[in-house]
Amino acid sequence: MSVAGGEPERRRAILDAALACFTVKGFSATTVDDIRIRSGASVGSIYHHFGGKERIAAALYIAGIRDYQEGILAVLREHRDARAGITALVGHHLRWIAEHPDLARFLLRRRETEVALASDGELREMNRALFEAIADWLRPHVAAGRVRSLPTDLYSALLIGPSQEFARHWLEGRTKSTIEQAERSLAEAAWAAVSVEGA
Amino acid sequence: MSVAGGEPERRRAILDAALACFTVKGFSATTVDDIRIRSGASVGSIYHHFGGKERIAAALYIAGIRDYQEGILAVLREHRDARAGITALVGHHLRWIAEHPDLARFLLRRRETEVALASDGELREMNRALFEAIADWLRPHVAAGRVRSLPTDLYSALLIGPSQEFARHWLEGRTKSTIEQAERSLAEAAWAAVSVEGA
DNA sequence: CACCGGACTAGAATAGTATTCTAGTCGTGA
DNA sequence: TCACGACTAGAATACTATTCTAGTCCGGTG
Repeated sequence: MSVAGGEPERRRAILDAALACFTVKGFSATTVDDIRIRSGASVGSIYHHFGGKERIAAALYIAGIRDYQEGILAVLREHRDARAGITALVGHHLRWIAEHPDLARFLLRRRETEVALASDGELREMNRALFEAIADWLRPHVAAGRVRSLPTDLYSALLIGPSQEFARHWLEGRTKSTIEQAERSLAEAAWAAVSVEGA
Repeated sequence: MSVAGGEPERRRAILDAALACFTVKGFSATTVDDIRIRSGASVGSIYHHFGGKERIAAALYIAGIRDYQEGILAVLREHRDARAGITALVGHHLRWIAEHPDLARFLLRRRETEVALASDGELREMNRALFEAIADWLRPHVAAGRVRSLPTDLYSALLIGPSQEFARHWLEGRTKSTIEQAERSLAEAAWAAVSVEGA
Protein backbone atom coordinates (compact mmCIF):
# COMPACT_ATOMS: atom_id res chain seq x y z
CA MET A 1 0.00 0.00 0.00
CA SER A 2 2.94 2.34 0.36
CA VAL A 3 6.70 2.68 0.70
CA ALA A 4 9.16 0.36 -0.96
CA GLY A 5 9.01 -3.41 -1.18
CA GLY A 6 11.61 -6.12 -1.32
CA GLU A 7 13.84 -5.12 1.55
CA PRO A 8 15.88 -8.09 2.73
CA GLU A 9 16.84 -6.37 5.95
CA ARG A 10 13.24 -6.31 7.10
CA ARG A 11 13.73 -9.70 8.65
CA ARG A 12 16.81 -8.57 10.49
CA ALA A 13 15.09 -5.41 11.67
CA ILE A 14 12.32 -7.50 13.16
CA LEU A 15 14.79 -9.75 14.95
CA ASP A 16 16.72 -6.80 16.31
CA ALA A 17 13.58 -5.04 17.47
CA ALA A 18 12.34 -8.22 19.10
CA LEU A 19 15.55 -8.73 21.03
CA ALA A 20 15.50 -5.14 22.19
CA CYS A 21 11.91 -5.46 23.38
CA PHE A 22 12.50 -8.80 25.08
CA THR A 23 15.50 -7.34 26.86
CA VAL A 24 13.52 -4.43 28.22
CA LYS A 25 10.13 -5.96 28.95
CA GLY A 26 10.68 -9.68 28.88
CA PHE A 27 9.15 -12.08 26.41
CA SER A 28 5.59 -12.38 27.58
CA ALA A 29 5.20 -8.69 28.25
CA THR A 30 6.26 -7.55 24.79
CA THR A 31 3.42 -7.51 22.32
CA VAL A 32 3.67 -8.12 18.63
CA ASP A 33 2.67 -4.50 18.33
CA ASP A 34 5.74 -3.41 20.29
CA ILE A 35 7.87 -5.27 17.80
CA ARG A 36 5.92 -3.82 14.90
CA ILE A 37 6.44 -0.26 16.09
CA ARG A 38 10.10 -0.68 16.97
CA SER A 39 10.99 -2.46 13.75
CA GLY A 40 8.87 -0.36 11.44
CA ALA A 41 7.42 -3.50 9.90
CA SER A 42 3.74 -4.28 9.67
CA VAL A 43 1.91 -7.10 11.37
CA GLY A 44 1.51 -8.84 8.04
CA SER A 45 5.21 -8.61 7.39
CA ILE A 46 6.10 -10.03 10.76
CA TYR A 47 3.81 -12.99 10.27
CA HIS A 48 5.11 -13.51 6.77
CA HIS A 49 8.75 -13.76 7.84
CA PHE A 50 8.19 -15.67 11.04
CA GLY A 51 4.94 -17.20 12.09
CA GLY A 52 4.17 -15.75 15.46
CA LYS A 53 5.87 -14.33 18.51
CA GLU A 54 7.15 -17.65 19.70
CA ARG A 55 8.74 -18.28 16.33
CA ILE A 56 10.59 -15.00 16.43
CA ALA A 57 12.03 -16.02 19.76
CA ALA A 58 12.92 -19.39 18.33
CA ALA A 59 14.77 -17.80 15.41
CA LEU A 60 16.70 -15.57 17.77
CA TYR A 61 17.47 -18.53 19.95
CA ILE A 62 18.80 -20.71 17.17
CA ALA A 63 20.82 -17.92 15.59
CA GLY A 64 22.39 -17.12 18.94
CA ILE A 65 23.27 -20.70 19.77
CA ARG A 66 24.68 -21.24 16.32
CA ASP A 67 26.95 -18.22 16.51
CA TYR A 68 28.15 -19.25 19.94
CA GLN A 69 28.79 -22.85 18.98
CA GLU A 70 30.68 -21.95 15.83
CA GLY A 71 33.05 -19.96 17.97
CA ILE A 72 33.59 -22.90 20.27
CA LEU A 73 34.32 -25.24 17.39
CA ALA A 74 36.79 -22.73 15.94
CA VAL A 75 38.60 -22.55 19.25
CA LEU A 76 38.92 -26.32 19.40
CA ARG A 77 40.31 -26.41 15.89
CA GLU A 78 42.96 -23.83 16.74
CA HIS A 79 44.39 -25.63 19.74
CA ARG A 80 46.18 -28.90 20.19
CA ASP A 81 47.53 -28.56 23.70
CA ALA A 82 44.98 -29.71 26.26
CA ARG A 83 45.41 -27.04 28.86
CA ALA A 84 45.70 -24.20 26.37
CA GLY A 85 42.63 -25.41 24.54
CA ILE A 86 40.53 -25.62 27.66
CA THR A 87 41.66 -22.20 28.79
CA ALA A 88 40.74 -20.81 25.39
CA LEU A 89 37.38 -22.56 25.56
CA VAL A 90 36.50 -20.89 28.83
CA GLY A 91 37.84 -17.60 27.51
CA HIS A 92 35.68 -17.78 24.43
CA HIS A 93 32.63 -18.63 26.45
CA LEU A 94 33.06 -15.65 28.72
CA ARG A 95 34.07 -13.26 25.99
CA TRP A 96 31.12 -14.19 23.82
CA ILE A 97 28.75 -13.45 26.66
CA ALA A 98 30.48 -10.17 27.46
CA GLU A 99 30.21 -9.13 23.82
CA HIS A 100 26.56 -10.11 23.36
CA PRO A 101 25.03 -9.48 26.76
CA ASP A 102 21.46 -8.96 25.57
CA LEU A 103 21.48 -12.03 23.41
CA ALA A 104 23.15 -14.05 26.16
CA ARG A 105 20.56 -12.94 28.69
CA PHE A 106 17.86 -13.98 26.28
CA LEU A 107 19.42 -17.38 25.68
CA LEU A 108 19.93 -18.09 29.35
CA ARG A 109 16.57 -16.87 30.53
CA ARG A 110 14.37 -18.11 27.82
CA ARG A 111 15.25 -21.75 27.68
CA GLU A 112 11.58 -22.47 27.56
CA THR A 113 11.71 -21.72 23.87
CA GLU A 114 13.48 -25.03 23.57
CA VAL A 115 10.24 -26.77 24.23
CA ALA A 116 8.70 -25.31 21.13
CA LEU A 117 11.78 -26.24 19.17
CA ALA A 118 12.29 -29.70 20.54
CA SER A 119 9.98 -31.03 17.89
CA ASP A 120 12.12 -30.21 14.88
CA GLY A 121 15.12 -31.32 16.85
CA GLU A 122 17.48 -28.86 15.25
CA LEU A 123 18.70 -27.63 18.61
CA ARG A 124 18.95 -31.10 20.03
CA GLU A 125 21.17 -32.07 17.14
CA MET A 126 23.33 -28.99 17.48
CA ASN A 127 23.90 -29.71 21.13
CA ARG A 128 24.69 -33.32 20.48
CA ALA A 129 27.18 -32.37 17.80
CA LEU A 130 28.92 -29.92 20.09
CA PHE A 131 29.23 -32.46 22.89
CA GLU A 132 30.63 -34.96 20.45
CA ALA A 133 33.12 -32.44 19.09
CA ILE A 134 34.38 -31.70 22.57
CA ALA A 135 34.68 -35.37 23.37
CA ASP A 136 36.55 -36.02 20.12
CA TRP A 137 38.92 -33.18 20.80
CA LEU A 138 39.65 -34.51 24.28
CA ARG A 139 40.11 -38.12 23.23
CA PRO A 140 43.83 -38.00 22.35
CA HIS A 141 44.55 -36.17 25.57
CA VAL A 142 42.70 -38.83 27.50
CA ALA A 143 44.73 -41.49 25.69
CA ALA A 144 47.92 -39.63 26.58
CA GLY A 145 46.94 -39.72 30.22
CA ARG A 146 46.72 -36.00 30.77
CA VAL A 147 42.94 -35.80 30.88
CA ARG A 148 40.68 -38.00 32.94
CA SER A 149 38.44 -40.48 31.26
CA LEU A 150 34.85 -39.49 31.98
CA PRO A 151 31.42 -39.94 30.44
CA THR A 152 30.88 -37.55 27.55
CA ASP A 153 28.10 -35.66 29.22
CA LEU A 154 30.29 -34.75 32.17
CA TYR A 155 32.92 -32.91 30.18
CA SER A 156 30.73 -30.02 29.16
CA ALA A 157 29.36 -29.73 32.68
CA LEU A 158 32.84 -29.59 34.19
CA LEU A 159 34.36 -27.33 31.55
CA ILE A 160 31.76 -24.66 31.09
CA GLY A 161 29.43 -25.18 34.03
CA PRO A 162 31.30 -22.80 36.33
CA SER A 163 31.62 -20.14 33.65
CA GLN A 164 27.98 -20.50 32.78
CA GLU A 165 26.95 -20.04 36.37
CA PHE A 166 29.20 -17.07 36.86
CA ALA A 167 28.02 -15.48 33.64
CA ARG A 168 24.43 -15.91 34.66
CA HIS A 169 25.00 -13.91 37.80
CA TRP A 170 27.10 -11.36 35.98
CA LEU A 171 24.35 -10.80 33.44
CA GLU A 172 21.86 -10.14 36.20
CA GLY A 173 24.24 -7.63 37.73
CA ARG A 174 24.80 -9.71 40.82
CA THR A 175 28.59 -10.01 40.82
CA LYS A 176 31.23 -7.72 42.14
CA SER A 177 33.95 -9.32 40.06
CA THR A 178 34.20 -8.53 36.38
CA ILE A 179 34.32 -11.24 33.79
CA GLU A 180 37.99 -10.49 33.16
CA GLN A 181 38.81 -10.97 36.82
CA ALA A 182 36.95 -14.23 37.02
CA GLU A 183 38.33 -15.70 33.84
CA ARG A 184 41.59 -16.99 35.26
CA SER A 185 40.01 -18.83 38.18
CA LEU A 186 37.32 -20.29 35.98
CA ALA A 187 39.86 -21.59 33.50
CA GLU A 188 41.95 -23.06 36.27
CA ALA A 189 38.92 -24.73 37.74
CA ALA A 190 38.00 -26.23 34.40
CA TRP A 191 41.46 -27.63 34.02
CA ALA A 192 41.61 -28.91 37.57
CA ALA A 193 38.30 -30.67 37.07
CA VAL A 194 39.33 -32.72 34.07
CA SER A 195 43.11 -33.03 34.36
CA VAL A 196 44.62 -36.15 35.82
CA GLU A 197 46.92 -34.31 38.20
CA GLY A 198 44.31 -32.16 39.83
CA ALA A 199 42.26 -34.85 41.49
CA MET B 1 -22.95 -19.75 44.30
CA SER B 2 -22.35 -23.36 45.19
CA VAL B 3 -20.12 -25.85 46.96
CA ALA B 4 -18.22 -25.05 50.10
CA GLY B 5 -16.23 -21.96 50.93
CA GLY B 6 -13.17 -21.33 53.04
CA GLU B 7 -10.87 -24.07 51.79
CA PRO B 8 -7.27 -23.25 52.57
CA GLU B 9 -5.93 -25.85 50.17
CA ARG B 10 -7.46 -24.06 47.24
CA ARG B 11 -4.29 -22.06 46.91
CA ARG B 12 -2.15 -25.14 46.96
CA ALA B 13 -4.38 -26.86 44.44
CA ILE B 14 -3.94 -23.94 42.08
CA LEU B 15 -0.17 -24.02 42.44
CA ASP B 16 -0.04 -27.75 41.86
CA ALA B 17 -2.29 -27.54 38.85
CA ALA B 18 -0.24 -24.69 37.44
CA LEU B 19 3.02 -26.59 37.78
CA ALA B 20 1.49 -29.62 36.13
CA CYS B 21 0.21 -27.53 33.23
CA PHE B 22 3.48 -25.65 32.84
CA THR B 23 5.36 -28.93 32.78
CA VAL B 24 3.21 -30.36 30.04
CA LYS B 25 2.50 -27.35 27.85
CA GLY B 26 5.01 -24.73 28.90
CA PHE B 27 4.18 -21.44 30.52
CA SER B 28 2.92 -19.36 27.63
CA ALA B 29 0.87 -22.17 26.17
CA THR B 30 -1.08 -22.92 29.32
CA THR B 31 -4.13 -20.76 29.73
CA VAL B 32 -5.66 -19.62 32.94
CA ASP B 33 -8.56 -21.79 31.93
CA ASP B 34 -6.33 -24.86 31.87
CA ILE B 35 -5.34 -24.10 35.42
CA ARG B 36 -8.93 -23.47 36.39
CA ILE B 37 -10.09 -26.81 35.04
CA ARG B 38 -7.22 -28.81 36.47
CA SER B 39 -7.41 -27.22 39.90
CA GLY B 40 -11.18 -27.12 40.17
CA ALA B 41 -11.01 -23.49 41.21
CA SER B 42 -12.84 -20.68 39.46
CA VAL B 43 -11.30 -17.79 37.62
CA GLY B 44 -12.32 -15.47 40.40
CA SER B 45 -10.65 -17.66 42.95
CA ILE B 46 -7.44 -17.80 41.02
CA TYR B 47 -7.28 -14.05 40.71
CA HIS B 48 -8.17 -13.65 44.33
CA HIS B 49 -5.29 -15.80 45.56
CA PHE B 50 -2.71 -14.67 43.05
CA GLY B 51 -3.13 -11.83 40.64
CA GLY B 52 -2.57 -13.24 37.23
CA LYS B 53 -0.74 -16.01 35.46
CA GLU B 54 2.66 -14.42 35.88
CA ARG B 55 2.09 -14.12 39.60
CA ILE B 56 1.29 -17.79 39.92
CA ALA B 57 4.58 -18.57 38.24
CA ALA B 58 6.31 -16.14 40.56
CA ALA B 59 4.84 -17.81 43.62
CA LEU B 60 5.94 -21.21 42.37
CA TYR B 61 9.37 -19.83 41.64
CA ILE B 62 9.90 -18.31 45.05
CA ALA B 63 8.54 -21.32 46.89
CA GLY B 64 10.84 -23.60 44.93
CA ILE B 65 13.94 -21.50 45.46
CA ARG B 66 13.16 -21.17 49.14
CA ASP B 67 12.82 -24.90 49.63
CA TYR B 68 16.04 -25.53 47.76
CA GLN B 69 18.01 -22.91 49.63
CA GLU B 70 16.81 -24.04 53.03
CA GLY B 71 18.20 -27.45 52.22
CA ILE B 72 21.55 -25.96 51.27
CA LEU B 73 21.75 -23.98 54.49
CA ALA B 74 20.89 -27.06 56.51
CA VAL B 75 23.69 -28.97 54.83
CA LEU B 76 26.20 -26.27 55.66
CA ARG B 77 25.11 -26.26 59.27
CA GLU B 78 25.60 -30.00 59.53
CA HIS B 79 29.15 -30.09 58.32
CA ARG B 80 32.39 -28.70 59.62
CA ASP B 81 34.93 -30.48 57.46
CA ALA B 82 35.55 -28.62 54.22
CA ARG B 83 35.66 -31.50 51.83
CA ALA B 84 32.79 -33.38 53.41
CA GLY B 85 30.67 -30.23 53.40
CA ILE B 86 31.31 -29.50 49.76
CA THR B 87 30.58 -33.07 48.80
CA ALA B 88 27.33 -32.89 50.72
CA LEU B 89 26.50 -29.57 49.06
CA VAL B 90 26.82 -31.05 45.61
CA GLY B 91 24.93 -34.13 46.75
CA HIS B 92 22.06 -32.06 48.05
CA HIS B 93 21.89 -30.03 44.88
CA LEU B 94 21.65 -33.09 42.70
CA ARG B 95 19.32 -34.97 44.97
CA TRP B 96 16.94 -32.06 45.27
CA ILE B 97 16.69 -31.86 41.51
CA ALA B 98 16.21 -35.60 41.17
CA GLU B 99 13.42 -35.47 43.74
CA HIS B 100 11.60 -32.48 42.28
CA PRO B 101 12.22 -32.78 38.56
CA ASP B 102 9.16 -30.84 37.44
CA LEU B 103 9.79 -27.99 39.80
CA ALA B 104 13.47 -27.97 38.92
CA ARG B 105 12.70 -27.86 35.23
CA PHE B 106 10.40 -24.97 35.86
CA LEU B 107 12.98 -23.09 37.91
CA LEU B 108 15.74 -23.61 35.39
CA ARG B 109 13.72 -22.81 32.32
CA ARG B 110 11.64 -20.00 33.52
CA ARG B 111 14.24 -17.66 34.88
CA GLU B 112 12.47 -14.95 33.04
CA THR B 113 10.10 -14.78 35.93
CA GLU B 114 12.97 -13.23 37.81
CA VAL B 115 12.51 -10.13 35.79
CA ALA B 116 9.03 -9.68 37.11
CA LEU B 117 10.24 -10.36 40.60
CA ALA B 118 13.38 -8.29 40.54
CA SER B 119 11.33 -5.31 41.56
CA ASP B 120 10.36 -6.53 44.98
CA GLY B 121 13.88 -7.81 45.40
CA GLU B 122 12.89 -10.77 47.51
CA LEU B 123 14.74 -13.17 45.26
CA ARG B 124 17.74 -10.92 44.99
CA GLU B 125 17.98 -10.85 48.74
CA MET B 126 17.59 -14.61 49.04
CA ASN B 127 20.40 -15.15 46.58
CA ARG B 128 22.64 -12.66 48.30
CA ALA B 129 22.03 -14.30 51.65
CA LEU B 130 22.86 -17.72 50.26
CA PHE B 131 26.11 -16.51 48.73
CA GLU B 132 27.04 -14.89 51.98
CA ALA B 133 26.25 -18.02 53.94
CA ILE B 134 28.49 -20.07 51.69
CA ALA B 135 31.30 -17.55 51.98
CA ASP B 136 30.94 -17.48 55.77
CA TRP B 137 31.02 -21.22 55.96
CA LEU B 138 34.17 -21.35 53.84
CA ARG B 139 35.98 -18.59 55.71
CA PRO B 140 37.59 -20.71 58.46
CA HIS B 141 38.73 -23.23 55.88
CA VAL B 142 40.30 -20.44 53.86
CA ALA B 143 42.03 -19.21 56.99
CA ALA B 144 43.29 -22.72 57.68
CA GLY B 145 44.81 -22.81 54.23
CA ARG B 146 42.77 -25.70 52.89
CA VAL B 147 40.52 -23.66 50.64
CA ARG B 148 41.64 -21.03 48.19
CA SER B 149 40.87 -17.42 48.81
CA LEU B 150 38.59 -16.23 46.03
CA PRO B 151 36.00 -13.53 45.45
CA THR B 152 32.66 -14.49 46.99
CA ASP B 153 30.85 -14.65 43.68
CA LEU B 154 33.22 -17.27 42.35
CA TYR B 155 32.57 -19.85 45.03
CA SER B 156 29.03 -20.60 44.03
CA ALA B 157 30.01 -20.75 40.39
CA LEU B 158 32.79 -23.22 41.06
CA LEU B 159 30.89 -25.35 43.56
CA ILE B 160 27.53 -25.79 41.94
CA GLY B 161 28.12 -24.62 38.38
CA PRO B 162 29.07 -28.06 37.06
CA SER B 163 26.20 -29.76 38.86
CA GLN B 164 23.79 -27.17 37.61
CA GLU B 165 24.93 -27.66 34.05
CA PHE B 166 24.76 -31.41 34.30
CA ALA B 167 21.34 -31.28 35.90
CA ARG B 168 20.04 -29.05 33.17
CA HIS B 169 20.95 -31.59 30.55
CA TRP B 170 19.68 -34.44 32.66
CA LEU B 171 16.31 -32.74 33.07
CA GLU B 172 16.01 -32.35 29.33
CA GLY B 173 16.78 -36.03 28.91
CA ARG B 174 20.04 -35.39 27.15
CA THR B 175 22.43 -37.37 29.31
CA LYS B 176 23.36 -40.99 29.25
CA SER B 177 24.74 -40.91 32.79
CA THR B 178 22.37 -40.92 35.70
CA ILE B 179 22.59 -38.34 38.43
CA GLU B 180 23.95 -40.96 40.82
CA GLN B 181 26.74 -41.83 38.44
CA ALA B 182 27.70 -38.22 37.91
CA GLU B 183 27.60 -37.24 41.55
CA ARG B 184 31.06 -38.44 42.49
CA SER B 185 32.83 -36.69 39.63
CA LEU B 186 30.92 -33.50 40.19
CA ALA B 187 31.77 -33.47 43.88
CA GLU B 188 35.42 -34.13 43.13
CA ALA B 189 35.47 -31.35 40.60
CA ALA B 190 33.95 -28.93 43.06
CA TRP B 191 36.57 -29.82 45.61
CA ALA B 192 39.41 -29.63 43.10
CA ALA B 193 38.24 -26.21 42.01
CA VAL B 194 38.37 -24.59 45.41
CA SER B 195 40.90 -26.64 47.35
CA VAL B 196 44.45 -25.40 47.67
CA GLU B 197 46.06 -28.69 46.69
CA GLY B 198 44.24 -29.17 43.43
CA ALA B 199 45.59 -26.20 41.50
C1' DC C 1 6.24 -2.34 -23.90
C1' DA C 2 2.21 -4.72 -21.63
C1' DC C 3 1.62 -8.29 -18.79
C1' DC C 4 2.43 -12.15 -15.48
C1' DG C 5 3.98 -14.39 -11.28
C1' DG C 6 6.30 -14.59 -7.04
C1' DA C 7 7.96 -12.33 -2.95
C1' DC C 8 6.66 -9.29 0.19
C1' DT C 9 3.77 -5.65 2.82
C1' DA C 10 -0.48 -3.33 4.74
C1' DG C 11 -3.94 -2.93 7.79
C1' DA C 12 -8.58 -4.38 8.83
C1' DA C 13 -11.14 -8.30 10.66
C1' DT C 14 -11.29 -12.31 13.72
C1' DA C 15 -10.50 -15.37 17.44
C1' DG C 16 -8.72 -16.43 21.70
C1' DT C 17 -7.13 -15.15 26.50
C1' DA C 18 -6.14 -12.57 30.51
C1' DT C 19 -8.23 -9.71 33.67
C1' DT C 20 -11.97 -7.22 35.96
C1' DC C 21 -16.51 -6.82 37.98
C1' DT C 22 -20.76 -7.78 40.30
C1' DA C 23 -23.10 -10.79 42.97
C1' DG C 24 -23.13 -14.08 45.77
C1' DT C 25 -21.79 -18.04 49.72
C1' DC C 26 -20.06 -19.56 54.01
C1' DG C 27 -18.53 -19.60 58.52
C1' DT C 28 -17.63 -16.75 62.67
C1' DG C 29 -18.57 -13.88 66.38
C1' DA C 30 -21.47 -10.44 68.79
C1' DT D 1 -30.40 -13.07 64.09
C1' DC D 2 -27.42 -10.25 61.90
C1' DA D 3 -23.25 -8.15 60.25
C1' DC D 4 -18.69 -8.95 58.51
C1' DG D 5 -14.62 -10.65 56.32
C1' DA D 6 -12.63 -14.18 53.55
C1' DC D 7 -13.40 -16.45 49.62
C1' DT D 8 -15.80 -18.15 45.19
C1' DA D 9 -18.62 -17.91 40.83
C1' DG D 10 -19.13 -16.88 36.34
C1' DA D 11 -20.45 -13.26 33.18
C1' DA D 12 -18.64 -9.12 31.05
C1' DT D 13 -14.69 -6.56 29.34
C1' DA D 14 -10.35 -5.40 27.34
C1' DC D 15 -6.27 -6.93 25.11
C1' DT D 16 -3.42 -9.35 21.89
C1' DA D 17 -2.11 -12.85 18.77
C1' DT D 18 -3.24 -14.47 14.49
C1' DT D 19 -5.58 -14.69 10.01
C1' DC D 20 -7.35 -12.71 5.81
C1' DT D 21 -7.94 -9.85 1.77
C1' DA D 22 -6.05 -6.63 -1.04
C1' DG D 23 -2.57 -4.63 -2.62
C1' DT D 24 2.76 -3.14 -4.22
C1' DC D 25 6.99 -3.95 -6.26
C1' DC D 26 10.38 -6.18 -9.04
C1' DG D 27 12.21 -9.22 -12.60
C1' DG D 28 11.36 -11.69 -16.38
C1' DT D 29 8.69 -12.99 -21.07
C1' DG D 30 6.07 -12.64 -25.21
